[in-house]
Amino acid sequence: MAESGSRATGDVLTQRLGYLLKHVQARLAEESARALEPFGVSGRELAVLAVLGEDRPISQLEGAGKLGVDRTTMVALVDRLERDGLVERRRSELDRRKNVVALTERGEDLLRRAEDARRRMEREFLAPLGGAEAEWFLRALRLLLADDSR
Amino acid sequence: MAESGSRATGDVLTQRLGYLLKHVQARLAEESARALEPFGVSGRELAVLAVLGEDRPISQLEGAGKLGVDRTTMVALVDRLERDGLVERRRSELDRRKNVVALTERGEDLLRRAEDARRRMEREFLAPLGGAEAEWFLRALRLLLADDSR
DNA sequence: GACAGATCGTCAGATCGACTGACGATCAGC
DNA sequence: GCTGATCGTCAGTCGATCTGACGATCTGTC
Repeated sequence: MAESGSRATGDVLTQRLGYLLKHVQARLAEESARALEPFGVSGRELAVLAVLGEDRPISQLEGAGKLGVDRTTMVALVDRLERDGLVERRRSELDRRKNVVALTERGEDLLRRAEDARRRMEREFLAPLGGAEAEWFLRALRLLLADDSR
Repeated sequence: MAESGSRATGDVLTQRLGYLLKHVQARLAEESARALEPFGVSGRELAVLAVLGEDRPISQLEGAGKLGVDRTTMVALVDRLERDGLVERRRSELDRRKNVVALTERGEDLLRRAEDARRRMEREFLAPLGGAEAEWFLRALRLLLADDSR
């Protein structure tokens, strides 16, 4: 791979926010895949588990809203997790249009263990920045996401 | 879109580097699309133009290497730009396996104007961070991309 | 109560980006 | 002049996303 060359001459690119974000994200995705591989879930799926594992049980649509994915995407995501016995769908008693999705015991367990691995991976990923700066970096990202003028 | 709800309860998510990067990138992509829409090129395509517009003419594969895209992806990218008369392929005289891709005058012109728009858009996008911090943010991204331990 | 309009989950289909594997043309080393 | 590698191309695949439609269900209004 001509990666070294890429960095040597790529000034035009490493000035670009789009390029940087995309490739940093791609690299993180690789690390994430490696770190989560023993658990048999992707980063996306782990995020779904994390959202569903919060305090109260929520519907598919609510989960989709939090995750920022389409409701049709959520169907496939929950399908996959249910097939692996990590979550359970049941019809809501209050509103029978809704599927309430809850973690199974296996799901809870996997969530805990995989989250540890993810946290370790992220810490290592941000290590080049140094501790305080890593925290700052996360805050900056949160800021960019929150304060969109729309 | 239930974005506000997403932020209110999404603590589990806004702690996640993967979630943050993905969604910040998505938001930037939207802004980028809007900013470049008058020019008829996508952010990807503008990046290709920028790489090809550097000092010396380069081959498709070399360009692909810099951009970090597959060589088969590069074919389609250059196809599109050539169809619009922004670049020209010609066989290299030194190595006739290679396509040397160069900007046309139209391509040069569009590159200049669209790059201005992109720079403005990025500055505005990073505005919530404040000037010095925005610069710091870019440096952090570059660092994460450069210092991968591999 | 019954009906109209909205909401939720589901599915089929389209799109888009990226990759794999193959191919012909060309180059480089022996 | 051969053999093996490289470059560009194309076809096919895969994953993630969205659109549009549908049935089931809820809510508000008369």
